[in-house]
Amino acid sequence: MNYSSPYKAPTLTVDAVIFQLIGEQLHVLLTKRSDEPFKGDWALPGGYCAEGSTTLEALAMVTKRKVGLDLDNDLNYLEQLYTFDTVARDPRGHAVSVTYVGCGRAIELVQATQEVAWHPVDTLPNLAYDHESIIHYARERLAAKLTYTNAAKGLLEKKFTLSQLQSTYEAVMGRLLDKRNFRKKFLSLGLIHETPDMWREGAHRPAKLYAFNNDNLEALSRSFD
Amino acid sequence: MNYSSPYKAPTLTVDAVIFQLIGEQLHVLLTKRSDEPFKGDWALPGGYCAEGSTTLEALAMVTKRKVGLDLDNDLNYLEQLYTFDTVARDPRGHAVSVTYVGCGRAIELVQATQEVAWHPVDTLPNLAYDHESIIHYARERLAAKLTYTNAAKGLLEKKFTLSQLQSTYEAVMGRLLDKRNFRKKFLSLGLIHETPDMWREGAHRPAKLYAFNNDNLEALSRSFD
DNA sequence: GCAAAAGTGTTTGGGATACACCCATGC
DNA sequence: GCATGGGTGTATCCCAAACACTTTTGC
Repeated sequence: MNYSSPYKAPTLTVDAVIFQLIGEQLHVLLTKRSDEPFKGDWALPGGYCAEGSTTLEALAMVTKRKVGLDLDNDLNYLEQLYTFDTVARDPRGHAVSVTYVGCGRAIELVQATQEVAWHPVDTLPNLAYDHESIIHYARERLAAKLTYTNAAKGLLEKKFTLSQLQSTYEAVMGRLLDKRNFRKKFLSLGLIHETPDMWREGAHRPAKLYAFNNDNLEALSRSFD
Repeated sequence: MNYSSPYKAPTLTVDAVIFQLIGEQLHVLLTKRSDEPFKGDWALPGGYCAEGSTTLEALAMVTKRKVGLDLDNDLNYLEQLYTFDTVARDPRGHAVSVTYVGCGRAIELVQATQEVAWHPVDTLPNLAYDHESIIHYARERLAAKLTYTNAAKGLLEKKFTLSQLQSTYEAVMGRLLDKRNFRKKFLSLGLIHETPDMWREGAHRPAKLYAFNNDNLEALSRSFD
């Protein structure tokens, strides 16, 4: 160790990529920066992590205060994504950001102190810092998770139709899936079960409602459609 | 942001889980701690990351000095693993560690300033901090990588026999594989090609030597034996 | 009756699995 | 000639992929 010069740590920050579905499109939660740098640009919700707080604790505090998001109650899934640490990513000085990816459904943001909005991930505005690449990375991670876990429950209501489930997969993966194969495959996995309830809406046949068997994140072996 | 109280960042550290094969066993590089805390225990090579260095740059400096490992030249593969940040993991105070996992072959450590040794991952000594769980996590990551990338080249010589390749997979995954299926599968993937050379050793038939087609990390779609 | 989404089966090809014997060499 | 590890083929099963029509409802 280098005992000779006084040690100074980089600034430690946390940022969250929070996804939810609006309609059939995947959206990500952004806030508008009210200060320099990148004043007026959209950015991921995030902030500082001070000594004594874990990154997750810091993130919970910061999202609560700034964007009115309650990590524990509003999200169905949250995990650490990656740590971004290039020296130049923040023009004010070296800041290392530990990022998280999570998702929820019908999230209501209360008492945000910053301007916030949900943006479709396929048409993002100009973003501050390296946040655009962080979002792309997060979306890839989520898409990968869908293929080998029951993470889709994080984006859906408790009960859902198979069509809604399929369109969730399509929204995250960004491509269309075959209806018959999807249903056959998913039912054979044994992750979900029928409920007695039906979904009635519009001038067409009602749909059976299903629910996930397990509330926790469950890992399978591999592969999807 | 909280402008009112002076911000103090946690200490930022970096740690590396470096694997290589010795014989047919997977080994991990450890150093013996010469100071408190955990004096006398084995630990992952690591150290501080100061403002102005990326975690990777800091790791390169620290491994070079302490254990004589040259990240750029001694390793065939290195990637960020996870960031560990529980407040209690270091008894001296809050230290957040960005960890990396990598591997190489026949690594020669030169001019280490600390006591270093390669330990079989299946029989680890008592480890400092949370390093035992970090190693387990790293091994799982590496095993996963083997199933969908050509990461095995990181652990092998440039030229290798199919038996050596198979025993590499077995060492990392911790289970035995079927010889005929393994060879059939691997050759059909098109990741490797025959060389004109043969491996001669001992009182038995010589083996063809193969090499990977691509020097870079290459991702496949899925699944393995 | 018509528009709109729900629901349903079969065929085909390829990869995963399981399994046992001959080959080339050094001594 | 024997011990040692290298090298090879086939049968089976399951899963992925491709593909189109009938059912139920509201209006």
